[in-house]
Amino acid sequence: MQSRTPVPRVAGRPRSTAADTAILAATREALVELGWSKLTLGDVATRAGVAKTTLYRRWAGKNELVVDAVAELFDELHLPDRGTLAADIEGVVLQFAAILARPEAKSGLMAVVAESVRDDALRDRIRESIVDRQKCLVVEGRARAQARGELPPETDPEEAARTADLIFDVVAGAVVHRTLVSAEPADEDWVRSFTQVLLLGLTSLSAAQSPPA
Amino acid sequence: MQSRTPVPRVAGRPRSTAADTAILAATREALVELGWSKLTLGDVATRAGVAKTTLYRRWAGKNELVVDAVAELFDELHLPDRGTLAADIEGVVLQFAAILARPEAKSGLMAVVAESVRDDALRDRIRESIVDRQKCLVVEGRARAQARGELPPETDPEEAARTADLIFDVVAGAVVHRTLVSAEPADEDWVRSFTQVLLLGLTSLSAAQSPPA
DNA sequence: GTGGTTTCGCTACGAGTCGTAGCGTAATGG
DNA sequence: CCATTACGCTACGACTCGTAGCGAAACCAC
Repeated sequence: MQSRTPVPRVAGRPRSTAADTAILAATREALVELGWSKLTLGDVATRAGVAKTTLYRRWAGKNELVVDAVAELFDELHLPDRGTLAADIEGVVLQFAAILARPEAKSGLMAVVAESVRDDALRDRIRESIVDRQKCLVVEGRARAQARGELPPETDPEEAARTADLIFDVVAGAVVHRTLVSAEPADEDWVRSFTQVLLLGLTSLSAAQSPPA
Repeated sequence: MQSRTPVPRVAGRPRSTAADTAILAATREALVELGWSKLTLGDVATRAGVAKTTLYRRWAGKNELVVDAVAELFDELHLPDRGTLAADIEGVVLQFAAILARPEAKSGLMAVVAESVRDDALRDRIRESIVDRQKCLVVEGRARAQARGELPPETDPEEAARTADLIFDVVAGAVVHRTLVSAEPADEDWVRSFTQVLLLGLTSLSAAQSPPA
């Protein structure tokens, strides 16, 4: 937790930040045109206008590179404040769906998730740079709804964490499955229906767990 | 739609069915040991005790082979009749979770789904041999619940189809996301919580759509 | 300036995989 | 017996991988 880049830490030629952005952009471009399996690091290097060795100095391989390239797509994900929990959920789910609709996200995200099954370090990298940021939105949205009085406050913090995990898996999983497996758009109508089911389930669950005295 | 294998359609040596089963089993074994990316067709051929050319005569490539190998895992998926909709859902979701917990399913399934983003024929193959069979369980389970009176009968068949698709994406997506992305087991506790939320959402939705006169 | 350090672009390399072709042999049906 | 198809085996060119070596460039401390 020290100031970021107080001085380029050590002597020597600094790494070109322009090369970083060019490489990540070239990676997304190659994902769109070629898809995951036909994407080669040599091709990405050519597109980015850098040498292949430069690429290998910064990333261990295809997996890590694509994770970073895809993670940038999720930077635009923010929790809107539309006044009601239902509207907030619809808004953030639509944002998530819009990102997943992009071909570079479709091609890259599931591929690295599949790879992460046998690579713990990769899984941690995905979790840190992509998943955890999404999960924060769930927690934040619930806190906001509780402040509004739409949801009862949590009693057991452990139970609260489990519920947040459950919601996150349901939301992210449903959108991903709709987009990639069913291969149909998660448009406004779908998101509205989905939000309705989820919200009714959650409120009914809260009512069942803490019945009115 | 003609009888299957009335007689080996044409003259010549028939294909060895033993080779088929050996190859698919070897593919799953290689998926467990090596994962998707390091699985090579030459290695699978060696494990199965067949020549590499035999493999290429039957499958166009790695994608198609793995789809068939993984599809067999879902043969054991059946809808139990436990008396209530909640119990039925819990049962089938637990079965689905058990299959997804196997390393060959984790390694293979998401990888071919990722590939199917850029390969329409592969997507159709996945849908036909894996996805559609699962979706049938949703429709069947709902029909059974309606027969029991747990769910109101459908009025609009188009709306019914949309709802079935939604349920399917929610169920399959949530289990997949829990298993692969969150990397935590979809055990009985989790399935029970998930089923509760889903079921409360669905029944509340039905009540809202067709309010009691 | 000068020296030390790190990055960069470039070329080249062995290793491994891919998908196919060719050949002789085995198993079926007419 | 003969035509036809599948099989095992070997070999092959094409491609990608990840690394090593080189000289030049960019930065810092002195």
